[in-house]
Amino acid sequence: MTDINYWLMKSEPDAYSITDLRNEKETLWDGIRNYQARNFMRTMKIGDQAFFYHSNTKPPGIVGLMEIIETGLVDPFQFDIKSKYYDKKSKEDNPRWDCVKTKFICEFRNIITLKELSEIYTPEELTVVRKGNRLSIMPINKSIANDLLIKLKSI
DNA sequence: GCCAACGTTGGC
DNA sequence: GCCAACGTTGGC
Repeated sequence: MTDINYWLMKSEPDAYSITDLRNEKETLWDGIRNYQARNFMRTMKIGDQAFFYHSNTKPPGIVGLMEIIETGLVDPFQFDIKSKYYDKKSKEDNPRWDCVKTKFICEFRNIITLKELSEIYTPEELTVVRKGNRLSIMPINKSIANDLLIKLKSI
């Protein structure tokens, strides 16, 4: 696989954790309700890899790796009136929100914390270290992705 | 709990 | 189209 792109995808472990993904093997990455994150998701290709990031936990950081195995799927919860992700403005014949399916690759034995990341990278190099960053999906530059993978293998 | 940094909504 | 008010994310 020569030309894959790398991503960072956030999830609060209370909602969905790397352990959940390890157990389920694959999951629909649903509930994205931010246009910028959605648009990034729309540019994902099958075979791309994503760093799994635990947010709103102690400590926040990168905990694992997954692969994108399906793209362009309609997020079913936008039509589920009981769901917190229900969107009354989204129409069945023109869905507003979509999602991808991801597959577990590995869980890192040691996480790379946000603190460590922010000591190595600037907010321009790695958007997740930007103060106040609220994007739940963001691209990661290939050379930084390679650095991270090497670092994660060595610890 | 505080607050920074956005995104969204709605009046005009 | 502008912008104020409000809501959300998420680190600390």
